[in-house]
Amino acid sequence: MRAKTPEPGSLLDQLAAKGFRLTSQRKVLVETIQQASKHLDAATLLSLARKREPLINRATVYRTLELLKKLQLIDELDLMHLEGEKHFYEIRTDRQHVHLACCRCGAIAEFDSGTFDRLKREISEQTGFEIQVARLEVGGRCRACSGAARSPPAGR
Amino acid sequence: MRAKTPEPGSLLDQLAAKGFRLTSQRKVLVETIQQASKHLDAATLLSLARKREPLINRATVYRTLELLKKLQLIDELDLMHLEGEKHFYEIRTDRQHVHLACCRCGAIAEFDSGTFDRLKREISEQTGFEIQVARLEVGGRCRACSGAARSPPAGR
DNA sequence: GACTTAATGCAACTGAGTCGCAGTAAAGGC
DNA sequence: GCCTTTACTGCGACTCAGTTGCATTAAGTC
Repeated sequence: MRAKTPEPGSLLDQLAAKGFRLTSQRKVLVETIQQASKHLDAATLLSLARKREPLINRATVYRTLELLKKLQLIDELDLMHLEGEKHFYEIRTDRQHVHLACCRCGAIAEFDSGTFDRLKREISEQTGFEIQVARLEVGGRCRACSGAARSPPAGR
Repeated sequence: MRAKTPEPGSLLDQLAAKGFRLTSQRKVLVETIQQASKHLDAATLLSLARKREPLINRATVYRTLELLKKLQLIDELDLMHLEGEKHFYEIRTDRQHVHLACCRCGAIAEFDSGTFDRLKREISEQTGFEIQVARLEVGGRCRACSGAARSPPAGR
């Protein structure tokens, strides 16, 4: 069984189609992002990727993220800077969603809404702005933490 | 003429009402933010503030911004990281707005829409999330740059 | 298999933001 | 107006995410 040709339409396939080399590092990084159960920051991505490709370098991670971002294959998130200034990444899907960051427990929820799409359409139509990325992040308290009003907090 | 008591309802007044000291540094910083014609980052705020209070320190700027942010008197923006990782600040107003960042010319436009408010209400109602800050940032091309398709770019 | 050059590893660097501590000056009481 | 308390500031060293220049390596092509 040969694993040379990536799945048609996959991120790796799209990279190859645009003439970028499919290095072992890029494969590992892309697959790690795809398999992640939550949003990864650069440092976490690096350490996860190193489990498969131990010699992979930090600079390569940043350069790969930069590339995927430029090609709009991934989205960069701040998640309201709840844990420092690092950025988080997720595979871009058709439907963009809102990120809800609870500043008490640190939970990140996602919210998908037609109103968000409508708002984006409204922006383009009314201002002539050609939208490439739209990032809506909300900070506050999730339902659980909102109920548990003044108990000891967990996040910063 | 005495300038001791700040305008009722002003940022300085709100600080004083909450028991925070009105130091000369805080006054200068708050006034500088209020008088700014555009969004300021910490370094720019510092250099502007130094024109009036030459010995003001960088740490004080960060601590003051932190305080104003915590009290929800200002909002922190990323402006899509068009010029590095720094943050920008603006006085919080009743009506929150969308920031449109042109990745070609670097222009920042603001967009005010009832749909944004509706979306926020929808989020709270459907998820039980108690919203404290909502930041919607859009990256792409402003009308002018969108028209001038492939001319030499200005920003990064 | 050899060639070309895109991509990587390395290591030093940048720049925003933080922190502990000693000194200073607001606010309140007299 | 002066004194006291302590919140706040300045300082300087530090942290940590992200960047860069350059020598080396390996993906894609012939």
